[in-house]
Amino acid sequence: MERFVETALKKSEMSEPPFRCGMEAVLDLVGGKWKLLILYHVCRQRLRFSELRRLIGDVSEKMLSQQLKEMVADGLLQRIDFKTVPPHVEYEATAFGLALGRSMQPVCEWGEQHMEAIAAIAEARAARQ
Amino acid sequence: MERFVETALKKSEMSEPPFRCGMEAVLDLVGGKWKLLILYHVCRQRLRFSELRRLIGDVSEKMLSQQLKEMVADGLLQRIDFKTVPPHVEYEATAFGLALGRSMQPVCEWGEQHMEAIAAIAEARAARQ
DNA sequence: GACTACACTTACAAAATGGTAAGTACTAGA
DNA sequence: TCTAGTACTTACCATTTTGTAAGTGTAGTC
Repeated sequence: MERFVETALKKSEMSEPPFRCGMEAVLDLVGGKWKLLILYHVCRQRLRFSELRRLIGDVSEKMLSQQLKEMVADGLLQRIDFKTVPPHVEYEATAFGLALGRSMQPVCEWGEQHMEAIAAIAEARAARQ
Repeated sequence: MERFVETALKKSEMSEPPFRCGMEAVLDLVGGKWKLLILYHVCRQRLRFSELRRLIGDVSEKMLSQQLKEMVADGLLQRIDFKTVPPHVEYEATAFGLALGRSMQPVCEWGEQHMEAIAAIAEARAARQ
């Protein structure tokens, strides 16, 4: 098949059904390594940049800043700038982000309930490699 | 600080609290690009390798095989080999995997309900870059 | 006067992730 | 005989993601 035909096919595929199921759509929005975690924390309370950084623990400032920027642009979070010096900024979930966060509630609970098992699985996985 | 002190500190940090919240634990388990999608499909019905590949659409065989192997080893899925030639293999969710999958139900539903909005957001994001 | 904290940004490097194409061993169907 | 399909694996390379370290400007604290 020629290249331009392939391209056209791909385009028509993209413009009609962007996602095959709800999960794909959600993953597009919060599929990164940190976004779900950020959303989780911000849904519980408004947070400053440095508070978020401490809560998550091992994100670099670069990553946090990058992901926050995207999440604000995507309408999941709101950035509240107090315009002071030194700077004071808070992040809050929008209604949209909050709804997603709430739908994650059962997942979080499952994770908490099985935390020990998951820790054991993670150890076994590490030992495998 | 000397290196061996750092190492010891890291180890003690690791052995006590592996995860700070349920979400971190879940992400450890299904944090890859495809695992949630695989879990979603397999929770709905037993699936053969090629069926899964067709359902997801743009995974390569390599990735699918890799992720399936990990998910089986992690106890999320069960691999059922019919030991025929040509090969016939099916994947089924374990009770553990099924429970996680079920906790994802609200997330999927939210994704389906907001699919159009998310598609628009994705377009806007692409246009930004 | 040095230090810390705030919320970032930038350049560069490393690591993880992903894709492509080929190959395996065998069979059923055209 | 040729092709397609089954469920993968492997080697190689490209891309994407992530981390590290340093820097920015200001102000309050020791």
